[in-house]
Amino acid sequence: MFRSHTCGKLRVENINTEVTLAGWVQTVRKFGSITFVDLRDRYGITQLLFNENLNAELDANPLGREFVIQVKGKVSERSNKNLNIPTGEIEIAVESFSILNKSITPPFTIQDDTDGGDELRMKYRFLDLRRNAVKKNLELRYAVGRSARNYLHENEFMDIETPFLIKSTPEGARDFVVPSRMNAGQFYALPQSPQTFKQLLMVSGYDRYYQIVKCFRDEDLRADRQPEFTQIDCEMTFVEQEDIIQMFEKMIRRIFKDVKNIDYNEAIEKITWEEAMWTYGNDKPDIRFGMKLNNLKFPAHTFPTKVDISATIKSDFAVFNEAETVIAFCVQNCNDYSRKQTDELVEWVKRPQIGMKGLAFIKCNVDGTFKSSIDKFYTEEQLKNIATTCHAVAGDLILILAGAEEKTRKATSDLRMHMGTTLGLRNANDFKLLWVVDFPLFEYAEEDNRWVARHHPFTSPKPSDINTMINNNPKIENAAEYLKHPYANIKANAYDMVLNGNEIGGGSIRIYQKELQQKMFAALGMDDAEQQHKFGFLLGAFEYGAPPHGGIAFGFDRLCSILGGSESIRDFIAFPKNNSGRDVMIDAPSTIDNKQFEELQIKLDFKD
RNA sequence: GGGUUGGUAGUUCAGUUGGUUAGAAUGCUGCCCUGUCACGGCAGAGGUCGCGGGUUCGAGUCCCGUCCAGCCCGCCA
Repeated sequence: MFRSHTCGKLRVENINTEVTLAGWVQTVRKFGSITFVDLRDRYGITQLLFNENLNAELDANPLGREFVIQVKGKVSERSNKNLNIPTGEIEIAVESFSILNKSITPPFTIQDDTDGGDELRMKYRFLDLRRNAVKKNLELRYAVGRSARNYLHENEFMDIETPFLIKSTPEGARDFVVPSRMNAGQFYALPQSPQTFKQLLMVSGYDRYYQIVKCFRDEDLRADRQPEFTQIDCEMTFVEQEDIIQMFEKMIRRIFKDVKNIDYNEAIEKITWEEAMWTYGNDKPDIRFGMKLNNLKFPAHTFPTKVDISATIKSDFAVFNEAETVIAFCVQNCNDYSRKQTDELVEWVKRPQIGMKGLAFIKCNVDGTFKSSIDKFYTEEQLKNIATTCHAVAGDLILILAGAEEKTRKATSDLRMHMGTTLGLRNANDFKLLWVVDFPLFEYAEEDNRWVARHHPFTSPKPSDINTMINNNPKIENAAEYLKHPYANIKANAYDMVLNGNEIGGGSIRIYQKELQQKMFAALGMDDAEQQHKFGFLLGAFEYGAPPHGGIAFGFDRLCSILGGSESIRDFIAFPKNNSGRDVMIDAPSTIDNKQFEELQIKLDFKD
């Protein structure tokens, strides 16, 4: 053995023990004839004391940062203690040492507050991983995974592996494809999720399955999106929506307890998709703060159950009159915003990413009067009405956006989040869970004038909507009025779990009858031959006693990053890819040898 | 595909209106130092200002193009 203890282990009770330690040199502090060295490993830092009789040997074998060394010596009490670290009361009086391996000077400091930038840290990720800050994130990730596994194991879930080399089905995200040498001209796809396999496992009778599994999607990246990512993928047989919700609420509460020692005992609110869009402009709202949206004018066909109150804003103001939608929300205690601050908000919504033409505001003065950017179109009485509608009181600021429905709703949602962040209402240590349910089953795809599955094609409609689906022709005769098609109102038996404005999990009760599945594929524009080609195996399996089933998948990386208080999932992945999908450490992707192309019988044909 | 911010010493950054030898901190090297733990002191080395082109007497600075990186929109069932 190279060591008797780790560098985080020794305490005052070990004084006078003879020990052997091994680790990396964090720092060398030389004081004339004595030298201090901080020795680091995964478990901590232990100070080494080299006294004067080792000077000759140190001069002959000088130590540098990140050298790997082994020391033998006696644990002794420090004369000056450092209570900032667990081992700070002791040090090792070194009797002998050996250099196991040298290191060249690292390109950045291996410290909690490193001087290295992101790019360099990624290139030398193996050094970055030595840092405490990164190590803590990977430890948190391990803890989340362990907690989930323990919970699922205790509840009879069985971990079953599914293949990575599967069949491409260009529905949904773009597939990563892998050429097959033995089947020239044919390709595997890497799974976007093990969806069909876990359903087949249900058909096989493995009634509770889970897998913490890699999934692959060839789409553009973000701070919270990687081309390969990990899901906690789960499926259950003989369940309804509420069974899944109960089971996995408990799992999340367990993870909060195990990982963060948080007793998340409060009830987790359920909100319908329509209500979420109406109230927050968003299907994954952050409900840690209010600022609920007030729809002053909206297209009734989008939210048929809501009441139009556009009379509130009746005036000569062309912008509001011509807008499809007018949405306002109230920011508490911000009526003292300066001209500069309101101008900044106007500029913020005019950025290309938001793309609004402007922003109206009403300041509710403490004396009960109003000051507004739309003063000349509205009387004091009307402004007061709008304020009342927005639940604003004296001292508040009302922000109003107007324009096309979808764009305006999204912009208002973005502005609400922006205000939440600006006002410090989005604390990374506050956690608020939410279920969003009753999503539309279909979405309208304008370019093809057809329906696409909002969740995925295996999601079943709400039981009450099954007849609507079966008894109507999915074909859209009048593109302009697609919202009047019966399919537009079919709700999915699906649910998303939202944490602090992030979708951390989503699932559905699946279709398990062959006929309904065929109807679904047909609704998505697949004829019988195409259905058979792409999903014949699934339709076939449904003929042999497929049980009712459903499931859910959690975004493991994202869940970890939120629990760790970070916006970026890269911090929680040992070897992540950069914005362009590159691994800058191993320099992948890369070209391959001509021999490999020949074996695969593939020729490149670059466009320009 | 689009928007936006950045690229200067090993590293993190500053660099004014276009004008002398491009700076600081940290790291590195050497010397000094017996209680440090962000040790301290002194000295030193270290630069293709991302790359290419242009404007100019003169470009790190202005213009055009391009590459790389970060964030966002589109996209992501």
